[in-house]
This record gives sequence, C-alpha cells and structure tokens, in this order.
Amino acid sequence: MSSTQTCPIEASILQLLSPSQRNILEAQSHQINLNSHEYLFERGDTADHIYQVNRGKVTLSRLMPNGEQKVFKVFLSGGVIAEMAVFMQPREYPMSAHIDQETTLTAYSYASFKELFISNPELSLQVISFISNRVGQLMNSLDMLTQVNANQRLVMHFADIYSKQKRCGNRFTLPNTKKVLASQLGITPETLSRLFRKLKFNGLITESGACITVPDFTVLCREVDLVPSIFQHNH
Amino acid sequence: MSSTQTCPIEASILQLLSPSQRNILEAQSHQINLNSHEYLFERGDTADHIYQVNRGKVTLSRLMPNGEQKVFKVFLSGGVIAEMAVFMQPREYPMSAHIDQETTLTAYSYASFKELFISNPELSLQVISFISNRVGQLMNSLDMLTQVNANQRLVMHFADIYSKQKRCGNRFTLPNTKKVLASQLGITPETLSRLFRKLKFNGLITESGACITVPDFTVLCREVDLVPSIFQHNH
DNA sequence: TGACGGCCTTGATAATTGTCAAGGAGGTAA
DNA sequence: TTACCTCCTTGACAATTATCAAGGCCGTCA
Repeated sequence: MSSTQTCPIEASILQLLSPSQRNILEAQSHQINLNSHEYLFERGDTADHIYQVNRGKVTLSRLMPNGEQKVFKVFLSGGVIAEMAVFMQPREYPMSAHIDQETTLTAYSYASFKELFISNPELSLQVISFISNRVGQLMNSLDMLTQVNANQRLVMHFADIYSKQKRCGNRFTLPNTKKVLASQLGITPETLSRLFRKLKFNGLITESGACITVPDFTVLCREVDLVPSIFQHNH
Repeated sequence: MSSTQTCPIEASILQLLSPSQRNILEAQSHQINLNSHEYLFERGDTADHIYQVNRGKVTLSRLMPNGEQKVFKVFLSGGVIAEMAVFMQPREYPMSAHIDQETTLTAYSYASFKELFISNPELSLQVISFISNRVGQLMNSLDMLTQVNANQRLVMHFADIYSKQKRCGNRFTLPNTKKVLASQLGITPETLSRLFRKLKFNGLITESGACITVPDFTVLCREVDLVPSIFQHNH
C-alpha cells in the first residue's frame, strides 16, 4: 500500500560522515533492486555490506528457540540496515532481512568503511561513541523488557515513537502492524489487543487506523504508573 | 567473606591492547582504594575513567522506574567497569557503582584511551568490533528475556556461567547471591526460590552452597524445552 | 549474650499473560 | 464473483509470575 512511508528519524552511522567522506563512500556503493518475498540476506551470511533503503520495506527478524519468527525492526525509506553487523566478529548477519515490498537499496561495503576509519582516526572515535550509545540504549530496552509489565512497555513504546516522529499535536502513527508491534514488545497479539481495548475504554487513547491520539500524556503515564518524562523530546 | 573470588573470564577492552599500548595506559593510570558502602561513581557522574578491580567487589546497579534498585552486574577481581560508558555521549555513567567490600582499583582515564585510539587506527577498528559484538550479545539477551520463560532463563544463565568458568566436571559456582540472580533474571526472589526447588525436586540439579551440580545437561535442557547446545563452550 | 537485619524459603492468593478456538474485516488472486 | 489468506479481535480457560505474610537461618554489632 503506502510505499511512500519513511522511517522514523533515527541516528545512523552514515550521519557521522563529512560530505567528502560521504562522497568517497558513495563512489564505491552500488544500487540493489529486490522484489517482495525475497531476502536481502539471511542469518549467518557473511556481513559485508551496510544497506540504506531508498524505497520499499525490509523486515529484520530472527528465528527463536521455540520456532517462531520474531520481528526485530522494520525499515522503510531512509532506514540503515546492519550498521553493527558488519563490524562484528565473526562477520555474520545475526538476523535475516526479508523484503516486504519491492525495494531499492544502496549497498555500502564493509571494506570502504574500514578504509575510511583507518584514514580518519577522529571518525573512528565518533563511531565508537555512536556504537557505545547504542549499547546504552539496548541496556535500557533490556531493563524495560524485564522490569515493567506489558502495559508499561506499550506506553513506553508510544513514547519512543512519539519522540521520533515530528510532532503534530498529541498524535502519532504506528509504523507497523499490531502483530509486529506485539512481537517487538514480547507479548502475543491477543494480549496487545486487550491492552489497546483497556486503554481506549478508559479514554486514555483514541485510535483511528494507525493513528493514535493521547488526550493527556500525564494522565496516561500516571494510569500505568510511569513517570511522564518519558514523553519529553531529547535530541 | 571470600575476598579472593575472581570474575568469570570475560573479554574486556583492555585485552585488545598490545603490550606497548598497555604500558602507555598503565603509565597514566592510578590506584584507588575504597571501603565498603562507598560509591565508586553514581549515575549521572561524568564518565571519565574505566576501572579494573584488583581486589574486592563492586556492584553496578540502577534505579528502575518503579523505584527498585536493579543489579546489572557484580564485578570481582579482574572485572573491568564502565568500558562503554566513557565513550557515550553525553559522557555520563548510566548506573551507579557500589562498593560491597574493601576494594582496590586501577583507574584508566578516558583521555589516555582517546589518545591511543587516535594514534592507532587499527586499534580503533578492533574496538569498534569489540563494541559491536557487545551489541550483538545484548540483542541476544534481549530476545532471551522476552521470548523465553523464567525457567528457561535460569537454565540459560546456568549455561552462561558454566561456559565462563573453567570446567570442573559438571559443576559450576553461582557468583552472586540468589537475590542478585533473581534481579538479573528479571524475576522475584520468591519465584527464583521456587524454580530451584522444582529443579532439585526433579533431580535435574543438586545444590550445595553456591555450587550447582548438573547430573545431565541434555536432560536438563530437554526438561525446560531448550537445545542442549547452549552448554557448549565457544571461545 | 541478645537484638537486629538481610537473605532464603514457603504458603496462600491475586494479577498478569499465554493458549486455544472462533469469527469478522479486508485484501488478493484465480 | 468465490476462495482463500492474514490481521485483528474476543471469549474461555490455563499457566506463569507477583504480592503479601510469615518463619528460619545466619551473620554483625552493641
């Protein structure tokens, strides 16, 4: 359907590059076209490229010990895929990337990044900062997923989406289907459906399509026993 | 009590350094002595040092939104603290480090690391790999904590400890109190106690003090519906 | 020595979340 | 059009985990 959707604004490693560095990288990049139901890469493949989505939709997911496919993230136009994987050792993609819609991507090779890093020590430092921050974020997610209940996880996810989208009042748009959202929150679609129903029933949110309106963030947070500051924007 | 305990063998950023690089760092390091109940640093402090524990015990923990103190990790002799935090931006410790026993540490400054990185681009590359791997591990933990139940989390934690300790038959030693273990697994101490009771009752493990014996790893894994390969050593 | 405090355990009970089954809505392809 | 198919929802029920309360054990400290 909407092939014009773009990823929520999110920092990527590409933004650390200066214009000239970016040019060097672009010169060595190449374009890729893939059709729906193909795979960009599969878990275990040698991770030698970072990809940026120009148009389309790519889902990163992995097989769980129980046999289910868990969605880790969905990338739309602008999204940068596998920016960590190419630097890991062994250099293998830890997840599979599935094409959901006809997609065009730009592929940047590991080798060209490596060259850039070697010849620009200050860039390496920035990258180290960047990845360290990602570690910090992941540790936060880790706490979030263990120490708070599903209701709170959902609201915290709302806060996350809200702060990443450009503000338009007290509304935001769910970027994925609810099935995917449930997978990301680590709950079943049924439980998610019931959480939504409860929030709507209590007037804490209203829903119209993928658009969620929150009449009062403070009330919403208080209701699920969270600090309201989670909805504050921090660039 | 046992002040001779050492941390489980775990990769640290210090091991990436060549002997000469290590010497440069050591020359700029300094020693710290702290007594029980003091804090090495608190959440929000400027993160300008990485610490290695020479002797003693340090607990890294953070305050959760519900007001509880969650233990992230316990460091014993050999442990390296805050190897990520110093590279984050803003450069603040994301957790507090509490001294549990009289402790001596070596402090390495952020500035000296930065110099090393700038003058050794290949080292930077290694560090990028190292931190990327950490990202991968955290993503695994993230899955583990959301997709599997408490019982499985406990057994996976056993596997983790087992593979990090030098093997002595089918035994391993719990490095922390059960209260801390429960906190790390994201469950209450009561639930943990009941899980242990069930495992012991079913003859899947035996417990004597902090030492756990597993008669048959394969049976244990099968009982909680996990693949036995989690107990395989992978260096 | 006794008093206190933390950790661990256990029981009873409640809250949370998952599982199974079913049906509606909407999209796609023959 | 019909025949699927997936997503979303709902209900009934089961499993998991938390909460509250209590007691035992084992340290430390006065």
